[in-house]
Formats: sequence, C-alpha cells, structure tokens
Amino acid sequence: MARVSLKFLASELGLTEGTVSRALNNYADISAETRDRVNQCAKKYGYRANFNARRLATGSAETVAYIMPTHTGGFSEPFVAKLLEGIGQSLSERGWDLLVVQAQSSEAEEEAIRKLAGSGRVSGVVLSRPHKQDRRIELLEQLDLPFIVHGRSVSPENYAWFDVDSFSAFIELVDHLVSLGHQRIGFIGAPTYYNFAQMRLDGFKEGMRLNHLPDDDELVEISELSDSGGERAANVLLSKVNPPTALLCATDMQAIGALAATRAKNLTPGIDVSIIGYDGLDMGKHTNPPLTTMAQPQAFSGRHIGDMLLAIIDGAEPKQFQELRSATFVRRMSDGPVTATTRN
Amino acid sequence: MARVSLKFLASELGLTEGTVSRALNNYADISAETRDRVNQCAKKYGYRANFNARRLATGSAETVAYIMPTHTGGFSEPFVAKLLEGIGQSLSERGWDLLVVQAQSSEAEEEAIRKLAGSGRVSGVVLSRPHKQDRRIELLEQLDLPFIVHGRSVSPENYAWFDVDSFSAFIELVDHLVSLGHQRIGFIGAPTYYNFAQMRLDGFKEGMRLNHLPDDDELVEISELSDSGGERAANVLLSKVNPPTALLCATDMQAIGALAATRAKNLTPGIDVSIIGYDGLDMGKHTNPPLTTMAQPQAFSGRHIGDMLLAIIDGAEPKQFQELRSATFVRRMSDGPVTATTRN
DNA sequence: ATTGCTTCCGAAAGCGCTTTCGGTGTAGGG
DNA sequence: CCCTACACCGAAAGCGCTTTCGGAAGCAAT
Repeated sequence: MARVSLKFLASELGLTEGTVSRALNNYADISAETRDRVNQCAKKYGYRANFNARRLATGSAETVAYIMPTHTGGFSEPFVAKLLEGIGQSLSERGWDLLVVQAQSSEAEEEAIRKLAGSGRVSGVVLSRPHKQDRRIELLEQLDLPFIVHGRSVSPENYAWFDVDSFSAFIELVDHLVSLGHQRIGFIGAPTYYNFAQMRLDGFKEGMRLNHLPDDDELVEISELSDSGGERAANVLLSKVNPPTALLCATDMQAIGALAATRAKNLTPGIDVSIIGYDGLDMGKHTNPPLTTMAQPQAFSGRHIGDMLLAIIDGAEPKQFQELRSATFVRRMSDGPVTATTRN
Repeated sequence: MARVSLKFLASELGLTEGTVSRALNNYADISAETRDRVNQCAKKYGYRANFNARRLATGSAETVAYIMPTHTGGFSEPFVAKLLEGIGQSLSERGWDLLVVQAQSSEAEEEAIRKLAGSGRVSGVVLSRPHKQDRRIELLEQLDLPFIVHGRSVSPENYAWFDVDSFSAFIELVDHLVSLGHQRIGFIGAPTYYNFAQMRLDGFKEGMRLNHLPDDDELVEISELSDSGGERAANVLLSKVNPPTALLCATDMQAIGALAATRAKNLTPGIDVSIIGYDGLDMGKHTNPPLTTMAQPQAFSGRHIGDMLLAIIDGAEPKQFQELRSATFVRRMSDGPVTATTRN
C-alpha cells in the first residue's frame, strides 16, 4: 500500500502541499470551504502525516521517555505498569508517544539519556526512584532536557518532582505500633543510596525518638528490594536474643518476605509479631495474613506526572511542580497488640 | 546548548556533510584516516545524529511498538513489566526504541494502529493477548506492518506468534486433580473472546473427557480477569448444592480470588477444596496458602519475542516464527487429595 | 606520455512535512 | 474610480540527515 503523502493529496485536490498542510493544521488563512475539502479528502485516503518528517520540520519530538528503574525489585515492579498507564493516558490525549528506555547498567543509562537528548528523540523524560545524589538528574539538568522525577533526591529544589511523604508516614507507623504496646520495633530498610530508602529510615528513627524509644541500630537491617531480601532481613532480626515484637518494612515486597520468614519460624504475623509494609500493593490483600501497609496514591500518579511534564515542556517553570502527597494507612491483618508470649 | 549537527562537524573538519555522514556510517569509500578524524571530532563534540532526520532519510523508524492490553486485569498486569523488559533488551542492542501505546477503547486501539502504520512511526508491532477473531491482527496484516503476537488467535497460520500451550497444560492439570481423587472439578474461566481463555477451557473439557468425567456446564463459571472476578465465580461454584471439590482457574489472578472466597466460607484451600491457577505469577508464593499453578516461561518471552520481530522486520518470513512452548507445573500448597469431609 | 584503475571525496537530490513571505483576487471606503 | 484592506492561496526555503553519482587525484601498467 502506497503511503498517501501530502503531495498526493495536494495533486488530488489541485492545491499545493503547503496549503494542504495548513488546512490540516487549522491555520486561520485557509477558507472554511477548502479546509473541509482537504479534511474530507484526507479522511477518504486515510492520510496520516509522516511523523518523522513532521518532527524534523517542527523540531518537536512529541515523545516522552520513561526511564525504567534499573532492574532491582522482585515481581517485576508492580508499580511500573500502572505508572506507564497513567503517563500514557496523559500523552495520548495530545497524540504524543511514550518511549520506554531500559538500560542494563548505570553507565548505559547515562549514555542512553545523552543520546535521547542529543538526537532530539524526546522532548521530555520521567525518571523513577532517584538516588540520593542522582547523576541522571544532574545530567538532565545539564542537558537542558525537560524532566520530572517520580520521587526526589536529597536536593530537589530546582527540578520538578512528585513524591509521597514517606518520612511522615513512617512516623505515623511507629506511633501506631507504639499505641499497640510495641517497644522493640525492628526496621527492614532498603539500600540507602535510594533516597526514598533514606527518608523512610529517617522517618522510622524520628518516630522512635518522638516516642522516647531507644535508637537501636541493632534493630535496623538493610536488604534488597525484594521478597527474598525482606525474608533474609526478617530472619536476622527475629533471631536476635531479644527480638523485636514488630517489623516495619520499607516496602511491601520486603514485608511480604518478612511474613514468610516469621511464619517459617512458627510465629504468626499479626499476633506474635506485627509486620507492616509500605506501598499499598494490591497483592497485600492476599498475603497470609493480609498485609497492613501505607498506600501510595498509585492510580493517580502516572496521569498527574504526565500532565506536569507536558506543562514543563510547554514552558512552565519546573520548580512550580513539586508535589508532596501523603500516604494513607491501610490496616489489614498483619499487625496487632503485643501479646504476652512475645513479651517474654 | 546548541546541538551539534552534521553541518557543524563538516565545517569543523573541512569536509562535506555527506562525507562526514558516510564516515560515521562506516562506508567503504572513506579512507581510514578521515574516518578516524571524523569519529574523534564527533566524540569531542558529543555528536548524536538527529533521529528524526535520520529516519526521514532512511525511511526506517527504528522503533517497535508494544500495544498494551486493553485494561482488564487486576494488579496492573504483572507480566507487562517483564515482557517490556525483555523486548526492550532485544531492541536496545540494536539501538532501537520501544514505544508503548495505550488505548482506552478498542476503536481507539484500531485507530492508534492505523496511525502507527500510516505515519511511519514504527517498523513493527507486538501485540498481547489476542482475541479469538482479532481485528487488530487483520488490520496489521492488511496494513502490511511487521508484527508478532504474544499468544495467538484461532487462525494463526499466517503470522508470527509466541504462545504457551495452555490446552495441554489444562489437560495435565485435570489429570493431576483426578489422580488426587477429584471427580467434581470446577472451572473458573475468562471471557471466551480471548483465545487463551477458550483454549484453557477446551483443555479443561478435553481433560475431563479423557478421564471419563461428565462435561457438566454447571461447573464452569466465566468471570473477569481479576481477583475479585475469581472470587465471585468461586462463590457461585462453591454455593452449589453439590459443589466441586476442586477449582481450576484460567489465571492465577482469578485463583487468588478463589482462595479468598473459599477461606471466606471457612473452607481451607488445599484441604477442603483444591485450587489451582495458571500463569506462574511470583506472588503465588505468598498467598494463603501458596498457590499451585502452571508457570509460563515469562522471563524468556519478551527477549525472544523482540528478537523474532526484529528478524521479521529484516525480511524473514513471519510464518517461520510460530513457537509453542509448554508450561511447567509448579506445585505449592493449594491442592491436595479429596478429603472425607468434602466428599459428603 | 597515454590509458585504465582505484581510492576517496564533493555535489546535489531527496525524505515529507512546516512555515514564512508575497502575491493575487475581491470587497469596502472615500 | 482609485486606494486600502482583507481573505486566501502558491512558491519556496528549510529541518538534518542519507545516498547516489560523478569527478579529481594518484598509481600502475603499457
């Protein structure tokens, strides 16, 4: 099937390519009559503008890239699909494309970003799960490519970001556990080069401090972002001579592993030891027992992030898009009051 | 930062754009010396070819689109991220891009495909979860756009696809349950406009027939592709006067819902009623009880699908890429022998 | 010195679209 | 009836790259 080009349409209509182009793009200097003729003819032949040509001519890529988080988590990152979906929605309303870039290493990732910028392939980028000091962010700033970060680094003053206040959330979580009578609370953290991991750990520590509980490093254990990571960490914590009665986990995925670890020790999560996660993954409804957690506003995020990025690309000041949402407590069955047995 | 163009490099080197271009692309008619000079200069200024220009000139989009399955499942489709990851890997080795297209309705989806084809935006497409008679496949064939299907429709003779033999898998599953003493086996199916749903149902029926068990439509219940769908269906099935002792589910997600439904009836999955899923989702490890299932070769798929699509784009005959893998049985805790109590 | 090859590079045409600029034809105002 | 104004469209120059074609050297063979 021969592609219908502007030239073809023009000759068909007895007009010039320029005129047809302007008609299609609703220029004011085209009469209503010819505009209609052009539109009908275009529809008749199923004309679609060649995007590469259009983009070359306009200089706009009409494409946004999503940088996939470097492969770390388990369960193939449930949040990615949802985020993508939201961003995609936002873009599609404008007819823009969503490019997914996947890098194997962080050097490859940097290289990929440079390429995106230099080749004019995209007009904006969304980044997930930044590190504390994130070179990718510096790079993006330096390359002068519009971007928005899903999460934030330690110094997020000058760029756009969308994040959830996990610091406060963890304070709230400690309060909750303390109100249930827990004193020895363990923390399963994530590698602290991730800023979200640091913030959650800080929230935990602050919560302990506010409750006049000792800041015992014995009770914090860092693990990978996966169920098996959480499992290992829970094992370590639960094997101490004076084990914690509750475990706060930086992510649901880790909490789910912790659930498995405690059951493996013949302890019942929610009764013998309280376990709480963070993220609000839907699958927490089906774990054994269902997981108490702090839910992030997932469904909303992608959509919103897309809209903000678009605004920035249109010229808005990135700094005005710095949004901090709060998580909401979802109580299920994996937490409970301290029991006599665990008190020992 | 001014973009470094070919023109800039050319003037810098005292060469023409054409020469520089050929040097960069390793043409044979460029002396080794100037090629080196050009390469060094390009590196020095961080030159990246403008992709839109390049694609316009070559006519190749160097991009592949993934059509996101129309939003149906729960848990944001865990397999999507994994698939994307695999496809992305395959493409990135070649420097190609992965476009994700997201449509809200099936009309929008068709329109999106037409647009992809007509605008020369992509050189290939991968489609997931086809219907029995899939208009998108017909469209793709008619538009003469290279594509590969993840799954297959009822008449998959003429295009490329990669699928897992769920028909056989369900026969195997029935055999397994029968060997545990089950006679009344219920089936929780998915909407049968999905071909995979039909094939799984057919496998179930064939398994029943081979085991000389009655083909009782009373025992098959169709539901949406989500945990709540499975939950509803399990409720219906388990509330019959003569309820099944085992439930086979078309997807893990539905099985997880079924688990919840049976627990809600104060029955213990794996003891009072056996529940088996299909897909092999990792999260099945953490359900209550851990879910017995048939696992699809997930990690491998995306990578392989990408490679095959690339080959087709390069001119290979699509028909030669029709690959049927088999699922592997993963026994966990949600199935078991028929017990006296359930026999009643 | 002439012929005939290579080797290497310049020139130029295009890819399909957008956009500016200028020029017609027609209508309105004096 | 002339001049200005406006509405509308054609002409043409790009966007930044690729690729074909041809020609200028350089070298060897005659």
